[in-house]
Amino acid sequence: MVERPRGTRDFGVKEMAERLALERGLDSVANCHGYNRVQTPIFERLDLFTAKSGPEVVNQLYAFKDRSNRDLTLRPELTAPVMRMVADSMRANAKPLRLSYFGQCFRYEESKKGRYREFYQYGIEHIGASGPLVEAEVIALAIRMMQATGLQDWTVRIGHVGVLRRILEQAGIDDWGDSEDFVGDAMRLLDKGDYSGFWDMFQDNIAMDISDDWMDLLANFVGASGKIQREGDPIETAREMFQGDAEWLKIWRDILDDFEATIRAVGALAPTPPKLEIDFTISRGLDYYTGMVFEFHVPSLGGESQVLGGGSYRLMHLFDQPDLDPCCGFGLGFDRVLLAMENENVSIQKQERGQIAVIPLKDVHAQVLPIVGGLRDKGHKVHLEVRDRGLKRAMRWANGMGVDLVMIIGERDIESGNIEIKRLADGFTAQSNLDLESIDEVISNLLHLG
RNA sequence: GCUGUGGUGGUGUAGCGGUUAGCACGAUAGGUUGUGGUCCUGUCAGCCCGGGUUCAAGUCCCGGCCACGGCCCCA
Repeated sequence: MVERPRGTRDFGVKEMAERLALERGLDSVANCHGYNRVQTPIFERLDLFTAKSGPEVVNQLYAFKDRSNRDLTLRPELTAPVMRMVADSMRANAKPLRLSYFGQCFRYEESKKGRYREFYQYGIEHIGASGPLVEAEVIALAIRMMQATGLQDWTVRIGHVGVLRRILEQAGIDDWGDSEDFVGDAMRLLDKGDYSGFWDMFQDNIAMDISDDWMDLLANFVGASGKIQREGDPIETAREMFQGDAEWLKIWRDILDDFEATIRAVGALAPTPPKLEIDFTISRGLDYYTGMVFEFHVPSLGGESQVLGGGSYRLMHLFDQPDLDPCCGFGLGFDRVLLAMENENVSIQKQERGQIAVIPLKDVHAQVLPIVGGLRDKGHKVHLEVRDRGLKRAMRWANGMGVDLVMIIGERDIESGNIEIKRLADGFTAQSNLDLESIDEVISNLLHLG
């Protein structure tokens, strides 16, 4: 027996039905917001991802060389490929572009529940426009998608890396050294919620001329960010927090005004999520985010609770299209959403059309097969008994398949031109002429009146 | 990368040094020839892999693989 590679999964019929239903559900929400699906290759040139995320990502990639010694890799994410495609072949399209995508991605890392080496991501990108309305549209779409899953227990956290970065830079953190990325370190620590690590960083560098005033402001700011018990409106708190020269203050207030406008517009565009936090310590650990960032969490998932994340970013400049920056988008962890739906026992299965089993007795295929084909043409779900076995067995099979109706056709029926169609749920049997139209009508009646 | 737990037919499980490795569900064939779900009978099918200890190993030990969990990480 050959085993499945580690971190991969098979999806059986039942599981696939759930997955398809979710995919379609998400598609339908995306469509309502003006988004359309695109698809990119499952492998790409390696440098697409090293350009985006740095050379060290190779360690987590399924990278390989092809026969011409080209460096390729299975895609670890979908944003960069979509950006690449836009720069490649969608330059003439009217902007902004609203694109959605779905597919598997690959990362070479330890697999566990909610974290696989082959995983599925659904995402959207809004390209070629920016501002509070764009961001609000994107967040609103994310909220509606989560709502469409039927999940009850989830949290939206919205932050702004521009705000965070500006505060840290104003505090003079970037003056501490030239080789080290103190701002980045500080952001990561805050993002992790490692406040003691954050403050240790200050203690260690106390000689670096950070004024007591700034220390107090930072303490205040972190406190206002939602992770620590806070009072009042975090945006308002941030707005009034700093004094400074007029020019800097204006920029600061403009950013916060825009951010506030985004939040307001989200409230107008989308239903209120179960829980919403404004939190300026979110940084998502990615360098290319430049403005608003957000994450959706499902607490019941435990350690791997983030199911959706995104924000405003600059990547198009990597493809010589800087005028399209910043863009805004998010990725949704398809597998994790499914896990959460399983946990909460919700489902977006739409009602299946009734299924019909057709059981030919003896050799009547010449007469039966055209009817089977005809019924399928009309959209019925038809299971044909392909084995030559006794009627009793065939009935058991039909029952086991879970079909709604059974149609038995033998020589007797061919001769009389009259057949019986039985509804398994209650045993009710209806007569029909042996012609497609008549059968179609009887079947429809039986299914609807069931 | 570190660490914890576990792996018995397709599924769920019992057995914890010597058993024909038990049970249930399942699949399949019958219970006499054109009507299912119940019932009865037969059949199919299992100790994750490799070493070691022992007269004897699903059962104990070591390694690997896989799964699940806790840290780390998560472009």
